[in-house]
Amino acid sequence: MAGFTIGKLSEATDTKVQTIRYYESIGLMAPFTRTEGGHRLYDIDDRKRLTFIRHARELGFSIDAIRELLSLSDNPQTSCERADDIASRQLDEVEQRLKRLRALQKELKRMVTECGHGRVSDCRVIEVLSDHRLCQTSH
Amino acid sequence: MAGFTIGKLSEATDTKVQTIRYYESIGLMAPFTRTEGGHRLYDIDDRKRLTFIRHARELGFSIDAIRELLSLSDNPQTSCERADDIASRQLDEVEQRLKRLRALQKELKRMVTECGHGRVSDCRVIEVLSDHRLCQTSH
DNA sequence: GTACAATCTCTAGCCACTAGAGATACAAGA
DNA sequence: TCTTGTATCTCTAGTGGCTAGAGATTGTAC
Repeated sequence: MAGFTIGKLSEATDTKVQTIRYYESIGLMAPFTRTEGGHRLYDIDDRKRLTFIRHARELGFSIDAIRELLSLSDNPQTSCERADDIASRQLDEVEQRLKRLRALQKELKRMVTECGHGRVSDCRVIEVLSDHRLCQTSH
Repeated sequence: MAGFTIGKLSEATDTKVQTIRYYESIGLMAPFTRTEGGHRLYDIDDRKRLTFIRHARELGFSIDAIRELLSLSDNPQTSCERADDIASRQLDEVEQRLKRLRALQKELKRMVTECGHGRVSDCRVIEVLSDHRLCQTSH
């Protein structure tokens, strides 16, 4: 019945104490209760909620998307169409980012391998960065 | 000899006017000169410099890295070892990001395809987000 | 000369935290 | 019970890289 202190919750979910308090300040999650002295006490449901939040953040969801997902998961009898929609849009975004990053990787690789370890005046790194047309991929 | 106004430079480099002034405020680039009335005037070298900056930002370099790259390109007789090093570290980071993003993509794809378009209580999106163990990739 | 667009400086806001100051509460050992 | 030391409290400000807006001034085309 004692529940978790913020420190224990922090450890259990690998989330900084400050971040937990930040989530509280923006209304994402509040502690189950407080001690007489004012220390936060969390229960297992709080822990689940925070795990949900952290996991969604790791998957790249914005706080706003998470807020919506949380309200969906709080009302499990509603249609999941909305949740599916949010995840789909997230997937789209991730795929866009992947595309861009692959182009960057290619360019950086080329820059590094072509650098002859000589003087900056011959250095492809500087050269490519000075002139977009030298890129072989669009980004 | 008239040079570019900030608006022309903005158009030419696809950079917002505010962003150009921001770069000036952090010491990345200053205008060639000013009009009597105080309007900024840029020359072709300023344009090159801004193109360099924007290109590097697109490639994911931090402002600090760019600051260093700029000082290297301002002194082309120095060794490019340092520039190569910066680019290599950037490549490492990009590859880390790629790895993570690919895992996320996989997870999101699975979440979306497995969503049966029914009720939230059966929804994989919510389920996966509630329980990390349901993920098939580490991220 | 006048209208209107462009630019000026300055301040504040965005996201998602993160860090620190200074005060208070709690847990373990003497 | 008292003390010591760690954990927590609130509050404010900073991070990076911009972006937006207010209100004043300048530049330009007719």
